[in-house]
Amino acid sequence: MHDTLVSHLRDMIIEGDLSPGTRLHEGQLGEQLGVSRTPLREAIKYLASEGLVELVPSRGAVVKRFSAKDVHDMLTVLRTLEELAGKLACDTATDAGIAEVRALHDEMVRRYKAGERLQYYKLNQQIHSAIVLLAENAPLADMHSMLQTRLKRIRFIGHEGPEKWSASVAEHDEMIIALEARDKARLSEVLCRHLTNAWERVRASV
Amino acid sequence: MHDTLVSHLRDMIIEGDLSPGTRLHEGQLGEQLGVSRTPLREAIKYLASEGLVELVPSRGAVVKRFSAKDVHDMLTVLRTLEELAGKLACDTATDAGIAEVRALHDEMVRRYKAGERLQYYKLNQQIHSAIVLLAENAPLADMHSMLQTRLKRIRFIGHEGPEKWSASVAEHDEMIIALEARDKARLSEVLCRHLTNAWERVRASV
DNA sequence: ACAGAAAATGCTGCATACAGAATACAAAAG
DNA sequence: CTTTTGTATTCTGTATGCAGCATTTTCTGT
Repeated sequence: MHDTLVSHLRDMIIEGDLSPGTRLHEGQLGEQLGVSRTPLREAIKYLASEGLVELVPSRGAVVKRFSAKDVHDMLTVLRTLEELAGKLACDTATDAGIAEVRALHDEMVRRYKAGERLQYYKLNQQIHSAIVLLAENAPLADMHSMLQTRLKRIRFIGHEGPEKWSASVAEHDEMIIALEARDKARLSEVLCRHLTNAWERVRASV
Repeated sequence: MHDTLVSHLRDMIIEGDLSPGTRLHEGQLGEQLGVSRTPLREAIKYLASEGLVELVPSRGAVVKRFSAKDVHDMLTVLRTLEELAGKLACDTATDAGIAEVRALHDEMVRRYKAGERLQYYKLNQQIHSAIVLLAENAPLADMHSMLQTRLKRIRFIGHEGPEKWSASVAEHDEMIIALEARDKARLSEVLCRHLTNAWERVRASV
């Protein structure tokens, strides 16, 4: 149950049901979710350690608010982590693993052409996560997923224009090609560029 | 109180009072620390998100056990993060900030010459943290401190020989010089080498 | 004597109850 | 009219009680 509760709260924060700065009322929120305060408190503490909420002593928890610098800083770290993941993945990944990423990529391109923004967005995230998983480095995956979770909220809000969108797809194309060639240098270079551009794309909305 | 409890448990895990694989008995441990189960449970959940303990459904929490690969993986990520921190710090750090690191470094060398291993070790960690802080990137500092905390337990156990010790000090010397020169490339190169060697140094003890 | 099953013990997980602290509101004084 | 102080309400923080599950031990049957 703990896991489901944590996931539920995470989703509520990411999807904006709990907007930044909102105080997490234990009584009210617990009743709303149909659980007692005890497990709810534990879940909140967990999320606090993940950096999604902030604990204010004797005043409870509030949904953390991110400044533009925070987002930039997160993307900087994310970029570095993904560059590393890319390099490692070129060595450690199995052909089957790479094929799976390719499948995700093709599916994503289909969604892009169909204009299904939400599905595209989710597959996009999945691809990045998948590449990190190919590196077979658990701590790396942990850190990456933490940052990605924190950023999800931002990207959910940030609605990029179509011209930026196509550029992003083009970069993804390069990525998958570099990965299939197991070209470390090229893959990490593309990832670096991709995430540097990602900042430009979301910049306006923060 | 929450913070002090979390810190206390962290220290107990790092210092080996709670060795890997140990089950965290809520009743017993709570009585030992003089607190009730409720705040203790919350602290444990917090530490679970930090990756120090593992939650087993309906069987409580156990202190996480790290394999040699885990340690290697952590050091790989740590290396990447510190390389990034070094590069950023060369740009963002104030002269006063660099001077503080220099002071820590000099103090560390004194402790090294005096053979005070524990103090040396703590200052060593402090220096790495200080450099990361100079980068003024909160998420980066978060990730770094998490990994460093997880590794503390290992390094606490790993007693390196004196010949490796002096090599480490020499690398630190290079580090501080590169930092004072604000030489990005050199600093990140030294940090990379330093942490690659760190793996060799602790390799035997895991 | 050994194996299987059932009961008992001990632990986690959840709910609830109680105490302390902070805040908001109201009333009185300057 | 504004400010300050006192009180009441609400929410956090902690403790305790109860139910469910896992493990271990014991009892019974072969």
